[in-house]
This record gives sequence, C-alpha cells and structure tokens, in this order.
Amino acid sequence: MRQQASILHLDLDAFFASVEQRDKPSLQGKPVVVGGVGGRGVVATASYEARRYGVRSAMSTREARSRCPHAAFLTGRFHAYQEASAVVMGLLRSVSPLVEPLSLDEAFVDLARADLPDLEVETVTAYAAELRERVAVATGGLTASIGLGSSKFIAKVASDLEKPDALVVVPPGTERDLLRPMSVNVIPGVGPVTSERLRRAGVTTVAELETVDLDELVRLVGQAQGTGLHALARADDDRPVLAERETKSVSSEGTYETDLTDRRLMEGLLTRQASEVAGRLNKHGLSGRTVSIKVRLHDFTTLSRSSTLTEPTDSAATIGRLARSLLTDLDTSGGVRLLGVGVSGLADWIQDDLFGETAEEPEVPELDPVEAGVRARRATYAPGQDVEHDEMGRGWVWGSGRGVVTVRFETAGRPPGPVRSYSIEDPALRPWQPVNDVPEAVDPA
DNA sequence: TCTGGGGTCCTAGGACCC
DNA sequence: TCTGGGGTCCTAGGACCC
Repeated sequence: MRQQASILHLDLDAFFASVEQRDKPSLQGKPVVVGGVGGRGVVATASYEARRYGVRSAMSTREARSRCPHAAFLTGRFHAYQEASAVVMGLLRSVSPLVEPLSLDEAFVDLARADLPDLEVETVTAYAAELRERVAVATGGLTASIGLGSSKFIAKVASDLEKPDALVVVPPGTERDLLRPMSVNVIPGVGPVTSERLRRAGVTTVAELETVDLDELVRLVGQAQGTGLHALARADDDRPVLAERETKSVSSEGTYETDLTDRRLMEGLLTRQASEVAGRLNKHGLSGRTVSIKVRLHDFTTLSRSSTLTEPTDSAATIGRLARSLLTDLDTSGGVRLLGVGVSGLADWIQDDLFGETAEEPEVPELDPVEAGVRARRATYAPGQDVEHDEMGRGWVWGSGRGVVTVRFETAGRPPGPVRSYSIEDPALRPWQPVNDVPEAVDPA
C-alpha cells in the first residue's frame, strides 16, 4: 500500500447500454438491455433506467423481459464497444504509460507515472475530475466513474462507491475505516460460495474478517484465497499496475437454443469453433499445446476434457480433430446445451515464423512438379483430412508428400494414436467423408 | 425451457523423475 | 522388503470476474 492515492480505477458506466444510447438518440433516457436475446440469453449490461426495474447483469433475459417488458433488448455491437474502449484506453495511456485494462470498460492507471507536480489528494483529485471530462468529450458523452486510492483494491472499491458518473478519493490512512463496515463481498474474489463459507463461520463484514487469523482463513477457503483475504481485510495490497498481460488461453463456445443430441452435429460445431479459435490464435501470432473442450449437459453439469500436444499448434484442422476426438469420451445421450473449444499453454509464434514452417506437423517435402499424377493424389490427402484404412480404422493425415502419406490413427478416441506411413497408392487407404461442412443451422424440431 | 461468453486463477490427484 | 521426500507436468473441476 502506498502513501499516496496514486492508483486510479476507471469504470465506464453501464458501458454497452450507454454506447447504444449514445448512438441511438431514441434510446436515451429509456431502459436498454444488452445481451443474449434468445431463449437462453442473459443480460450483459442494463442501462440505469432498466436497473430501476431490477434488471441486472447475468440475469436471464427471460427474467429481464418480465421485469421490464418495455425495455429495448439488443444483442450488442461489439465493434462499437471495442472502438469506444480503444478511445478511452488511448486517452488513459496518454496520461500514464502504466495502464492496465481489466476489460473493455475498466482499467487501472498508475498516476505515480503520470506527469503530475505531486501526488497530494488535492492534485490527483483535480486531475481525475479533468480526466472524467476528457473521457466524456472523447467518447461523445460516455460517463465514467473513477476511484482513487493507495492500492488497486481501494481504487476499485472507491470507483464503485457512488456510481454512476462519480469521482471518489480515499485519502491515505483512512482505508481500513472505510472497509470495516462493508460486506466481505467488496473484496475481489469473494463470490457467492466464499461468502457463504464465511457467513457460516460467523463472518459477514470486513471488520469481522479482520479478527479471523490466517490459519483459520486458510482452513476455511484454501491457501491462496486465505492468504489473500487475510491481507485485503487489512487493506494490505501491494499489487503493481501491470501494463502488459500475456494471453493465457483462447476459446470459443456456444449455448444452443435446443439441447443437442446428434453427435455428427456436435462434431461439426466443434469443428467450426476450432476454426474460430485457430483464426484468433493466428491473428495474434499465438499457438498452443493444450486443446480443451467444454461440454455442458442438459442438467447444467459441465465437463471438460483436454489433451496436450508435444508441439504448439494454431492449425484449425489439428485443433478440430483433437476436439472431436475428446468428445468421443463423453456420454452426451441426455442432450448438450453448450459446446466449447479452447487452446491454452500458449507460446509465441515467432519461433516458427523465423523458419517459415509450423512446428507441430512434420515437414511436407515439395512434390516433384513433373509427377502430375502424384500431385493430384496428394491433393486427395491434405494434412488434417480424415481418412480410413482397412486394418487401422479411422485416422487423419499428419503429413504427405513424395507419394507417401503419414496417418495418425485415433485409438478408442484417445488423441495420440499410432502414426503410420502408407504409399499414396495404397488401396487400403481411402479419404473419409469429412465432417467439416456442417449445415449452418439445423433445427432438430 | 432458470442460468452467456471470454477469460483468470486455484486445487487436488496421479504420473514421473531425482 | 519397505518406505521417504520434493518438483514438475498434466488433467478435471470449480470459483470468480466483467
């Protein structure tokens, strides 16, 4: 914890809804709900007008509709939100090089690295007030709430205190007095489960939390969270503002209006999600070794399966195949409401880029251009393609070239099956009907 | 027809190695 | 024959955040 209130937390008010109201004057002053509009949608953001009717983030859209039927329900225009966010983050970065975005609408700014004469309360307060006005001007009228404090924790608590359109400064030295009467829920990382565990131990406020010793807290909520709570209850927080955070995983998932039961359809959807993930990995110059799938069953139980490759990949075919093979493990007969694909264990792509080859697949030698016939056959066996073999069953092409195709076979649904080489002329090897092309929308009803 | 989508971090158990 | 730790990697699940 610092001696000055030099950490600033900025939070754009009802961000998605505010952007919609800004861009569509007819929505100004009216309840607006942005989120999923389908039968299984939830609210991402509700305007303050909608909040008056009890509409909240994460509430099902169904319930939001019943609470506020006359609200405008919008699916969201993420491009517009990203644009507005970029304007704000750019503005913040012009203030200090140390800006840590937490999401599109939230960021920490380290004012100790800003160009300020000093970090006295009066100085930072005036500066933050001006910053709020600059945000409004730069974004065409979006309002932000700002908190200033001696740590991330305090700055964040402060920005939340008088939302919306507010500026709150917690003078250094007053942090613990501010926190003591508050619910333990103000502490980041305390959600419904932790809150309930603490309540059962007789702890509901920060003041009460302060009296629980470290060993007891660790026993209650585990090592990491226990030590974290012990410190934060005392406003003890030295976490630095970090401008750069590495991406750890990339994923794509979807919840479907009707539970899925058709395995082929599920495989097709996983394939599509794998392409989406691969595209984003590619765009950001990333690749990863661990491919995961997520499956939420009809009763909301959520399963995950993952498999780690020896080399990182960003190939849609590899990710898709692994994803499909991970699904074979699972009993989905009761119906599936959500499917997802993710890649983690990310590495920079640069290494591969230097050598112009991807690392996860063996190098495919160039074909002799004279061998027109072989070339034609090679096209039949593109890496990533599904094939079948009379003895080995189903597999997929790992590499091909010079009249040879290497095939990795999936055994009992487990990904790292045996790799075999075959002559491209081997009659026992045939292209397998690919599952990559699945109808855009299949209505089981 | 309760319960999104994109993430982060933690825990616990097992394999494996020294 | 029996019995040790510690460290790392992997997998599955779960809490939490916006």
